Amino acid sequence: MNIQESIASGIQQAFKVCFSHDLPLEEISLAPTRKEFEGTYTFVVFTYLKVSKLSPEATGNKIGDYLKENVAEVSGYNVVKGFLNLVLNQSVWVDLFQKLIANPTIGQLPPNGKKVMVEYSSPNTNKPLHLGHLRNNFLGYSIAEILKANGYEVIKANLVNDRGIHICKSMVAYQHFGNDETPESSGLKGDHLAGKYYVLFDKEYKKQIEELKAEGISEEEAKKNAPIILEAQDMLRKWEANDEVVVSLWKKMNAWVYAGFAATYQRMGVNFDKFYYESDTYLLGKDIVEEGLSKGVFFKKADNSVWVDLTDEGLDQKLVQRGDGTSVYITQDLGTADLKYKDFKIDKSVYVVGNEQDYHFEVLFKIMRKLGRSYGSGLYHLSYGMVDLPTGKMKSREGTVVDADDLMQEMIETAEQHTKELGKIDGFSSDQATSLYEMLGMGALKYFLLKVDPKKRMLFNPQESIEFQGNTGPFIQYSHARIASILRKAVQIGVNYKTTDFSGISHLEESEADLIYLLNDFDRKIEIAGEEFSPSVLAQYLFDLAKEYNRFYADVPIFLENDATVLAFRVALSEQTAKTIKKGMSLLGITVPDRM
RNA sequence: GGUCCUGUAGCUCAAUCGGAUAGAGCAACUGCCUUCUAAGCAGUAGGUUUCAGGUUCGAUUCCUGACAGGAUCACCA
Repeated sequence: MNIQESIASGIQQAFKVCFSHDLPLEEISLAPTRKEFEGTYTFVVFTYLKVSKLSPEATGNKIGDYLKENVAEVSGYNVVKGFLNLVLNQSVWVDLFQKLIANPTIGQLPPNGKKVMVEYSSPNTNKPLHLGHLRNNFLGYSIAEILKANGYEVIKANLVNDRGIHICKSMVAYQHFGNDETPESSGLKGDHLAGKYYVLFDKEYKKQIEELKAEGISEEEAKKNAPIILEAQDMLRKWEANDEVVVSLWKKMNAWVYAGFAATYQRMGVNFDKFYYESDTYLLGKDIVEEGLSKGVFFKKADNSVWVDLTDEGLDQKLVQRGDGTSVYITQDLGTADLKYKDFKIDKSVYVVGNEQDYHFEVLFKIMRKLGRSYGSGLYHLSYGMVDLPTGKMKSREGTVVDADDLMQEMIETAEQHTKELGKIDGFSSDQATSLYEMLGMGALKYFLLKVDPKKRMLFNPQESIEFQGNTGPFIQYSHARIASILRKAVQIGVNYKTTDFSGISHLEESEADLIYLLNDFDRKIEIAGEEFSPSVLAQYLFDLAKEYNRFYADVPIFLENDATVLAFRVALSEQTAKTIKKGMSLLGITVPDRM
C-alpha cells in the first residue's frame, strides 16, 4: 500500500469513527499541498460538512487528530479554512526512497496483456515531410513508447498514402519536365525530387487555367479542363488498370521517395513495426459494406449508393459507397481497421491524425461500434492541432512550408554554434561532438513540439521558438549531464552509495523531500500521460523534476557533507533523478548526454 | 448557417477533471562562478483568466448567451 492509499484508508476510518459515515475510498481525493503551507497532501473537507455537522475547521481538526493518532505516516497537520494539510513523517521519505531505488524497472508498469496499434506518420509519397509531420511523428512515437511503459504490447504502424491523383500529379510533371533526372544526377533527396515535380505540376496547372480563362472560359470550367489535370486523371485510370508504363514510373518514383523518407525517419529517431500501403488497401471495405447492409446498419438509396444514418447520434447521413459501386475514403478506412485487427488481434487502435479529420474519425468509429466490432471501444483518434507560422498557415503548393529535413539540420547547426560559444566541447572527439549536437538540436525540437497539449494548435517562430534555456529539452539534458558528472566524481572518490543503508537518516532538506516526492510520482505521470494520450504531461513533469534537482544542487553541496551516510544518500538521490530523467526523456524520444 | 476545437502575463505554455493568494519559461531589471558543469540558482516587475449572466462554501475549470480565431460540414484523400 502506498502513502496516498494508506492516508485515504485512514480518512475512511476517521469518517466511520468520528461521524459514523461510510465514505467509499474512490471518493477520497488528496491534492498536493500548495508550497506556501506546511504539509505534503491536502484533504478538502468542504464537501463533507453535511456529514460532520461541524464547521470546516472543526471537521478538519477532528480528522487530523484521528490521522495523527492512527496513521503511522502522518506526523502532524494544520487546518486552514476547510483545507486539512497533512505533514508526513520524515522517515516516510527515506523509506519511500529506499523502495524506489530497489525497483530495477523504473518507469515500466507491469504488462496488462493488451495490444494496441499506434498508426502515425502516414505520409503522402508526392512530397517531402514538413513541420506538421514532425509534430505527428514525434507525437506518434512518444505515445507508442508511453503506452509500452503502461504495460501494453504496442505495434507502431505507418499507413503510406502512395496512390491517388496527387501522386499522379508529380508523375505527370516528371514526364513533362523531368528529362530523366534522378536523385543521383540532381543531388536531391528522393522525396525532395518528387516534391519538386509536385510544385511544377501546380505551376503549370495554374498557367493553363489562366490561358483558358484568357480564351473566355470560366474559372470553374478551366480548372476541370486544363490539359495537365486531364492527363493526371487519365494516368490514375491507367494506374488502376495496371498500365505497364505508368506502374513502372510509379515504382521508380516511389522508391526514390522511400529512400528519402528512410533518411528523414532515421534522423527523427522514429520507427515502425508494420507498413501498410494504400495501393494495397484501397479496395478494402467492400465486404464491410455488404455486412452493414445485411445487419441493417447501412441502407441503399434509389441510385444504388450506400449510406449510414448517424442522425440518432447527432451526426448526418454519410455516404459509404458510390452508386457505381466504387469506394470513397471512408470505405477503405473501414476495411483497413478490420485488416489491422486481423493482422494483430489488437484491443485498441490509436490514429495519430490532425484535427481537420475529427469528423471523419467520429463517423468511422461510430460505424465500427454499430457493427459491433470487439475493438470498437478501443478506437481513439489522437487529434492534434496545426503548427502555424508567424506568417500564417503552411501551404505546400505555395512553398510556405518549413521543410522537416531543413529544420532538423538547422536545429543541429544552431546547437553546434551554441555549444561552441559556451566553450563546452573540451575533450570531445569530433564524433562525440557531432553526436552531441544532434542530441541537443533534436532534443530542443522534440521537446518544443511535445510540451504543448496535442489538441492545441501551436505557433512556431523559426527565429524565436527554439531556445536552449528555460523550459526546453537542452535544460533537461543539461541537468542529466550535471548529475552524470556528480556520479563520475562519486565513483572516483569511492562513495559506496549503492550499498549504503539510509534508514538512519533523520533529517532531510526541503529540496530533498520535494525531490523524493517527484521521483515517486513518475509512474503516476506515466499512467496519466497514457490515459490522456498526452506526452505533454510527461514533458511538464520532467521539467519540474529537473528544476527541482537544480534547486537541490544549488542548495546542498553534496561532497562537502561530513556524514558519510548523508553524502551517499545525496549521490543516490542524484542517480535516481538521472535514471528518471533518462527514462522519461526516452518516452519522449529524446536522448540525454553524460557531458555537455 | 450547423457541428466540433481553442481563447490565461508583452510572447510561448501550465494549472493534478470544482479548491487556498492562477504558476513556469522567454523578453526586461537585480544579485550569485578561487566550492560538485552559470545551458544553472535566487529575486523584482508583469493578470478583471475575451465579455455578460447563472449554478455554490468556492469557477480559469461546469451551464447559458455573446465576441474572436481555427477546423469541418465533397459521390476529394
